[in-house]
Amino acid sequence: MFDLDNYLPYLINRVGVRMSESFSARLAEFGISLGMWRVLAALNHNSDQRLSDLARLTSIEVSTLSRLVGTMQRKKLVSRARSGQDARAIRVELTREGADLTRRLVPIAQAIERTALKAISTKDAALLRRRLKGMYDNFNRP
Amino acid sequence: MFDLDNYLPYLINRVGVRMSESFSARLAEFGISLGMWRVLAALNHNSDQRLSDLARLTSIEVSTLSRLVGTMQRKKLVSRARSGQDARAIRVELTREGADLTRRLVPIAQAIERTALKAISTKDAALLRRRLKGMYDNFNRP
DNA sequence: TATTGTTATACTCTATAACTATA
DNA sequence: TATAGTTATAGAGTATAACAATA
Repeated sequence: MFDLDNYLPYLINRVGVRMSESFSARLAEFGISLGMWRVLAALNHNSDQRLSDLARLTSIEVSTLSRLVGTMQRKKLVSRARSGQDARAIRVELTREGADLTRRLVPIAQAIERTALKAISTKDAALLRRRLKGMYDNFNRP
Repeated sequence: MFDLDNYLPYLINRVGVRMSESFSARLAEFGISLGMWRVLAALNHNSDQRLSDLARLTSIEVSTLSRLVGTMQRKKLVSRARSGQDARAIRVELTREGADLTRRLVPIAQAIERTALKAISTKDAALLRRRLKGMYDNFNRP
């Protein structure tokens, strides 16, 4: 038999969708999309990344990301420049405005996480994170 | 500070995307999409559902689902009929072919889950499921 | 009046491939 | 030849609203 109620991909998908809806609604007040937040968060984590690194870190497809970064550049949130080491690559960076916006969004992102983790112990939360990382690694691409 | 490496929405999103890519590639061999699998699995779980119930169970938006079910009906995987109790509602059911296809897909779905849970104990897997359900409920809609 | 489902529109994302510019 | 990124196209998703049928 197949028990949907306990099927892990199902459980992960539905919580991901719910959380995205919730977060997107908050981000809309700032005029940005969830994809843009992902780019901001990734650049806040590692400043000055190549586009392909950014794609891996955000789980956003490269061609989608190329256009998304273009939109964010027009909004003055990020800047693009050719890499010195490899003139094929593009280095993407947060602008001052992008960094400021990110700083204002972090508390909202943390509130989403707190909502998710409500009534979950620190220990269980740590286990959850480890398991989610492990699961991700199990699906590593060829 | 904001630690992306341990940010739960990030961890959930990336494993969800990876798993979806992996599963979608397998489903393509059968000529169906991940969304269609979700509909099949939901109907396998509860036969004879209203479209709005199906939308909740699959996390697929109603207007998207309406068209998706139309496509699946043309593929002879599901049938649609007006409800007896409430003539506004549509009852969606698996056809014989839809049920047969679902039966063949279940082992593939289970293989995806096994890959995800590789090297995770039964006990930890059970905890993981409980926590993911709890997180989903924390985001319940108004 | 409210609810269920369908359809239309505009926008976004994915997949794919063609293209450029470098390596 | 291969890689990094851009752009075009088609297909599928979301968001929203208008609509028909029924409650």
